Amino acid sequence: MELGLSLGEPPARASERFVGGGGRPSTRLKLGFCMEVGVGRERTEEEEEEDMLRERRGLNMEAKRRSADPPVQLNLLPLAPLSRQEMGFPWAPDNRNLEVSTRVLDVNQAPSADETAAMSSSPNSAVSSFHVDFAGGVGASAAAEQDRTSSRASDEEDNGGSRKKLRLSKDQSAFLEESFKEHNTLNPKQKLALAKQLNLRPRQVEVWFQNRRARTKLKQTEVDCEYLKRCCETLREENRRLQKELSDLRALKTSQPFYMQLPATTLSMCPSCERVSSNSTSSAATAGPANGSNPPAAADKPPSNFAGTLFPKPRFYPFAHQPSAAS
DNA sequence: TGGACGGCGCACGTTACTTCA
DNA sequence: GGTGAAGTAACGTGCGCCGTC
Repeated sequence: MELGLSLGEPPARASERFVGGGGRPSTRLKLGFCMEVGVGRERTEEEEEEDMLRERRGLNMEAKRRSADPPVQLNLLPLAPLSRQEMGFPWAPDNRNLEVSTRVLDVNQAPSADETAAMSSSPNSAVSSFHVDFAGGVGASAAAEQDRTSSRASDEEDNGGSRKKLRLSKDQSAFLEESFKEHNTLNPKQKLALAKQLNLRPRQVEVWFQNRRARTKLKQTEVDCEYLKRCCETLREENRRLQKELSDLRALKTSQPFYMQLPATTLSMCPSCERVSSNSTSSAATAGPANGSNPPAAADKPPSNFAGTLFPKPRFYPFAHQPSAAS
């Protein structure tokens, strides 16, 4: 005897499977406790997926036979629901506050015709059901192992067949988004619990997180690119402004050479001794430095009358302050 | 103790499929 | 209803990390 246990919220389309869940899917998160009971030998997840593939191709008579013998779906109200901490997910909704279906089905009671039809209409019914071996149970390590094996097994079996792709429901996506906000990576335990909760395969949760990280990175790259473009534009503008200011100053210098010929005293500060000294710019402009260093280009020198006017503080011009003069 | 090896998760690029205008 | 674009689930591959031998 095999029990297919699916914890969590039914997908939007599959929400009709739940008793009383017909009509519009509620935007409010509803975590159900869905259990499928089948009679027969234990079937593996690989077989389930194979059935689904065959059913898609219309080849699986056994699957049809089985669907004619529908599993019983249970919506159970847990007696002692786990808190989100107990579940290991601080971001998981607290089960104590969950709205759950209050209708409880007897395991031994067959579903009504409506319920049967609703149950068998789920596109995820074959793919998403999470099976728990009640004889062995699913411990942490066993769960992780099952995760690995099922993941690899599904990888292997998918290699030959066509690619299965199913759309996640809005609620599933929303829950995954919430999870991603808390942790953008998952450890195996979290992955498995999340898969259980969402009625997905761990591989699907893993892939979803990988793709989500990729999307986040892509978006961040776009944002960064926009930011850098704006920075570049700002710097370009600043460069233009400075170039213009420089040309204005040069123009001013050539149009008013008067300032340059003044024997005015300029204030220069020695950075080492911080003494302000006064000297003549005319001699500094014409005569070379006493210490033999290369004289600066004329354009690099600020006009003498700018000292103390345009420049708020006395600036140090190495070419204007000779050690001999300072001493 | 260091290297070989295998398992695993992740990033990245790609493909295949779905949805929508 | 057909079609192209966009979104995204799923896949393949390479790489790094870690535990084991």
